[in-house]
Amino acid sequence: MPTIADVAKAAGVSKAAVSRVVGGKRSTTGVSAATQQRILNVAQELGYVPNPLAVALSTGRTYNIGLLVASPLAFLTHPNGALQYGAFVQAAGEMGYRIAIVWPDARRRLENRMIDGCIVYGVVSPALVEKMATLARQVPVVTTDRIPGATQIVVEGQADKGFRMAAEYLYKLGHRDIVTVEITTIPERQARASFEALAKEQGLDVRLRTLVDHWEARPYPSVEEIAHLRPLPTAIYAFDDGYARALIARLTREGVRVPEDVSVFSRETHAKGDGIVPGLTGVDWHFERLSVDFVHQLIELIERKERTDKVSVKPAEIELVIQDSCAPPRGG
Amino acid sequence: MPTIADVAKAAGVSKAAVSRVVGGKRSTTGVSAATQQRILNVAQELGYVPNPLAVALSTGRTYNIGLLVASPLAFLTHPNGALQYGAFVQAAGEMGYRIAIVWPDARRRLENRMIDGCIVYGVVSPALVEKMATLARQVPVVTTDRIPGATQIVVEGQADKGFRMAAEYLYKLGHRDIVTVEITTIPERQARASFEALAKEQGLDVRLRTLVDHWEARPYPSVEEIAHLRPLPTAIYAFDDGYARALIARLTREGVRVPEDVSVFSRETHAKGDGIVPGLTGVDWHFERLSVDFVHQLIELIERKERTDKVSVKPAEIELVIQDSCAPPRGG
DNA sequence: TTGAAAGCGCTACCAG
DNA sequence: CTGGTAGCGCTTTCAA
Repeated sequence: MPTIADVAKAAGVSKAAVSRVVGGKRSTTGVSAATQQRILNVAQELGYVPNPLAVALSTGRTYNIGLLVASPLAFLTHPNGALQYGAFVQAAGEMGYRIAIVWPDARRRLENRMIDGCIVYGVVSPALVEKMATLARQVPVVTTDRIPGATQIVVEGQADKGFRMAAEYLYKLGHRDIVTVEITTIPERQARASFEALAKEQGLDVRLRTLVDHWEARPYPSVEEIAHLRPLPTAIYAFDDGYARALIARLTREGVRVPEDVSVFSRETHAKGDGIVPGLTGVDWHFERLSVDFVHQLIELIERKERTDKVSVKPAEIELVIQDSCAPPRGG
Repeated sequence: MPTIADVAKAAGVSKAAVSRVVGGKRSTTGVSAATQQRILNVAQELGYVPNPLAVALSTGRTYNIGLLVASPLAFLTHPNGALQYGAFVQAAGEMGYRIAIVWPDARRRLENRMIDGCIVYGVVSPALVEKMATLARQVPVVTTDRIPGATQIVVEGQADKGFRMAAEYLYKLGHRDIVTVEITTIPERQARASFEALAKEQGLDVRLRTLVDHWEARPYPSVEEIAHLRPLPTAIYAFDDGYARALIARLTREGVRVPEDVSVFSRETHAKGDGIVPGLTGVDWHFERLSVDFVHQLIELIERKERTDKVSVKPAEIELVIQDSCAPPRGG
């Protein structure tokens, strides 16, 4: 493992000169072309590679970024999460950064200076929020949630567009008795609000029922609840593909067919082309395109050494994916 | 950001003393209880946290380990891969290590000293093998594949146990006309060999046809091929759940029912309890338990500063998961 | 354009 | 048991 000193000696120059040339930084300022070439040759010959740790210690930059999610395992094994993560890794990789999941152990000390910044994805526990707030005092932290001192990423434009697409579609098919299964109890973030608003706008008389469940809660308690609902709604708005599948399977066991007897709509689908029957009708928000923005924003913050309260990113195009799981209601 | 010097000054001791106490290492050797307490208090008060970069530069250890896979995106978005990765992350996290996917760009320099070791999972390109061979000269590298200088992890016992379980099960149901879809062209690693061997042992007259496809090749060319096979086999041995699902969907469109008309067996299932119908019958190899071993072995190598050509790990218990996708052949 | 030298923050060796 | 100090490998003034 040759060090900078070895190269310097072999090239007959000082460590400073070598540092200026090999750093791969801005413009190799102030080194004559001749020396530069000589140094490069020697470095090449010796197989010299700068020690990133020393560089990091000296510059304060590591090119590592952290990713914090509440439950890494649930996140990664969930199809949406995996897709998301893949997008994070790729975006970071292409910008010359590595990305590492930081293990969400509120007790363990977070190794701050090992990362240049951190992405907090999704909602995490209060203990972790506090921890990240501490971290945010040292390095940039971006999040969609709210963390004191961190940069909040807000997606421009109306967040409920995808909800309205769903409502519009189901209403157009003729559904007037719908169960929405939500993943949050915050009214503004629920689809139900959009369903209600649209019904009012269109002067429709719609019966809405709402259940709340969690995306990582397989098996889902509310699936069982729905199986016992009488009368069944004519359509169910499920919060993701996994839930939709589980629900369809459960209903099938009950002798209820999808979409003949009841339609199932996926709030957040990635199922297009996965080949499973029935194909799910739903909305693809293309969140994975947003993750790229997350990474870019964070890196921007890191490289400009700035801090902002908020940055906004343009939403990805939201897409209505029409497959087989929805149909007009029976006798509708 | 207080440093060790600040703590030392505030506590009226030397940096050495502080280092001995806060390092969290072995036995805090050679510091009187009194000083120790005093130092701890001061450190606490000042909110001192050791700079991991400095520690790393000084000790040569980073507590980062790398994970290399041929195609991170395909890996992570594949259910099996995600599960695997989750297991890696968890195992590493619990041992106090972070794990980061290293971006498989053969051109870019691998930042060696940023990681204490590396896991190479699955088969990677020759260019990457060479790169990892170089890396292996500096830090431990473990792999199931063959990389010069790296430690090969071999799973004890017969690797074909899972294949034989499948063959046994399908033969017992009465299937004698089977298509195996393989993911490799290496005969010893194909299920077909085990199917043949078992047929011979049991004196059965079995018709075997074999197709080869790739796990990341969605949509799968061979699915289409099977859809046009005439006569259809009575059972199909699919190489994973995703393939099995895609196949079932395609057959359904053809009017072929599973398992009534044809049985589908999943070589590597994780589908137990995912709720999708039909439930897949197959073998769960519990590879995710093996990843834990990978991580442990690597960390062992790192911490003992050893190098070995090979280590062997005990296989996880292979499990036959019987659900709905297999039945006796029609009129069998 | 070049080099000497002072750090970056920590560990570990060696005296005392 | 304790403190001084020499590195770890690199970057970055500051002079020359």
